[in-house]
Amino acid sequence: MAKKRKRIIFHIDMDHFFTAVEERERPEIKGKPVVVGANPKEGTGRGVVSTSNYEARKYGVKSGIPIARAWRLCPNAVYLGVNYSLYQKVSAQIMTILQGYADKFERWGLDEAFLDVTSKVKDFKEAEKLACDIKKDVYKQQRLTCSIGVGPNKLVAKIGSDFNKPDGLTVVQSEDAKQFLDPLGVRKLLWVGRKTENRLNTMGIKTIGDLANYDATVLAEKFGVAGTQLYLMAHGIDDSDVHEHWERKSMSREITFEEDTSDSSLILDTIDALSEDLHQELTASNFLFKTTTLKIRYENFETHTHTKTMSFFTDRLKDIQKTGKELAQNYLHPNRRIRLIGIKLSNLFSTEKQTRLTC
DNA sequence: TCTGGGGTCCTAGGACCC
DNA sequence: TCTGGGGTCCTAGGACCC
Repeated sequence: MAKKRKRIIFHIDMDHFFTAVEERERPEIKGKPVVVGANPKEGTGRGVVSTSNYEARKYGVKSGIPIARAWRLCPNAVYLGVNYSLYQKVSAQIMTILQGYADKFERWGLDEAFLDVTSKVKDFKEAEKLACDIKKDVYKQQRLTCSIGVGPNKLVAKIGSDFNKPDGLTVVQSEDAKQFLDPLGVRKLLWVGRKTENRLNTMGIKTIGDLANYDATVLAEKFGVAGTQLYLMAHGIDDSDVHEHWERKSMSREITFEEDTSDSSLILDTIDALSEDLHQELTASNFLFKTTTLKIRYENFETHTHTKTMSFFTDRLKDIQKTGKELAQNYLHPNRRIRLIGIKLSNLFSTEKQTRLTC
């Protein structure tokens, strides 16, 4: 049997994408701290920072922090709402450029992508040259910079793209992967968030090197399947493929009220509105659904979901609205104020695909 | 630190079927 | 009606990603 060629994978991450696009569209804000996210309302706004540029990051304004806090940290920044459709349009153009360079291509959100370029280059030297070409091409066509990680798998490539930002390029060959990963914090690993990081830290595991030296059996015992995965990742092992085809599993809409409310007619009207929005997307993308999930978040952030699966597939608006309101009944209390309400449709069935199959 | 909105995947218990 | 084991589907909650 022919030996399988070692893969060469790129991870491409657009630099502070939302604010970068805004800066490109509005030259007058270039060089100023820019924050894209919820309306700060002079420090009383709800919601969080979606993206901030590097000038704003100097003040501690980074993704995910409450917008009110961002305002306190940097009141002089340019605050902009999230212009999602613009970013989607630019994203699509960028993805088209990137796709042209790859054997296999996988989009990751609006501003990241994995490329399998194994057949396009003969070694890491050529891969580095190709990555440079891609960066130049993206900048030439879009006036936007990106950071690229080149590695033997998705894991190393992803960590690589984050290693030197913005406008960076990091190449890590298999034989150097261990040395590259060992000193990094465990949080850099994919799927290690705040909770897992804390658990690992209390076990005395701070760096990826610590994790690699830990007893694999104990990790499996404590974290189940994820523990084995953690151990393999710490050793730079990741056999996962660059997935070309992505199938949508759910679609959802949710909204945080400007003010917490126990007004049931407002809540039910909101369910109607969210349903209409969902219904539009559902029919536009030719899906039927079977399962509806209602999400409620009370003012104290306590969050509940309630699900109902129907015995048939449907795309009727009234099915979404009726089920949504039915599921909400248990949560409507005159003395409990609600912060957020959301609806999710899952168990999707694509009628488009079905048509193709029967042709 | 008073915490958005759009997703995916995993776990664990229970129902139900053979 | 004491009652095994495997498989699948459903539900609620949670961790994580961008």
